Amino acid sequence: MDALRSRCRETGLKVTPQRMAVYRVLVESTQHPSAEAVFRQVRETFPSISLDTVNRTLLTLSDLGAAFVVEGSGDAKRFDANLKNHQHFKCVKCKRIIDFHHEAFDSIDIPENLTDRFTVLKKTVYLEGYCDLCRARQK
Amino acid sequence: MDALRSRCRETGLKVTPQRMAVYRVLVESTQHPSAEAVFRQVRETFPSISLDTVNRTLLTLSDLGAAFVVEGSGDAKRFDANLKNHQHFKCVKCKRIIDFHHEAFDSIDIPENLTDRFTVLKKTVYLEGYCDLCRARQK
DNA sequence: CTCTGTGCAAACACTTTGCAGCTAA
DNA sequence: TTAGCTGCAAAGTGTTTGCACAGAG
Repeated sequence: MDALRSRCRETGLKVTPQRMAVYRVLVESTQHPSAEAVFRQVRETFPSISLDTVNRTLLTLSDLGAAFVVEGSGDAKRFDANLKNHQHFKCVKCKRIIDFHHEAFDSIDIPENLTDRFTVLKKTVYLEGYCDLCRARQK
Repeated sequence: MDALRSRCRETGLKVTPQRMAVYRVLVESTQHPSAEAVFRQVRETFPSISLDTVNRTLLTLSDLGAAFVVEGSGDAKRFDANLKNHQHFKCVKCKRIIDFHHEAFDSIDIPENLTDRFTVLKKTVYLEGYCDLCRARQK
């Protein structure tokens, strides 16, 4: 909680009760909640907050690096018919998804305590960051 | 193309020109297109097709295992404030996201030809399949 | 006092659903 | 012939934007 407070001060963002309330709920949750879920939870202690604020705050927290959007959630569905082993790099700026293939990633081993509990249909290495084009554009 | 044709016959699905057209576009694309993008492309050779059909066809292809959904679920964004190293398993049935932590996955090495081109902000191993609860429910 | 943040409402983007007519098998 | 598929329209879900007021710094 204090970490966020100082992070805001550094960045010139205001420390508002709404922001704190949203952050508290998110930190205390282990459920990877949607904005809607955070909203319901926050409203119990902060009835006047709006869903928009929760949405905006969650995005702000992501920008700060205090939280992140779970890979594979949100945005429009994207399809792929390439069934060969490959991995994806996604540019957080332009949303472009770039295939790459690194042999070592094809054969990663999943621990037994997972395969015991779950039926794993797909395993992949996922990277996120700035692509070459966006990196050039920024500086 | 023929693979799909026989896959359909096996499963009792009809081989319609729309299905073939959508599949052709998807196979020929290396862009991980959205339904909208596939639609625009298909319409060039099949002007009467509707976006709904493209959407439904893409989902059918996923069910068949002839394609799959990458990055973006069309559902709500999910947030996570857990900054400690961990990985995600997502149940494709109930959409639950389950954290796990496997030491070996923390230290995967990204090949140099990638770090040269891209700024990698996040790297993780991502698993998908059926969770314990859904697996029990199905059988 | 100033300028960011908030709440509200409307707009927007994407997906899903219901239904009537069509078509592959 | 008939079960499944398509196209259309409407509704549903989630996100974004514009604006006036409130509150943190």
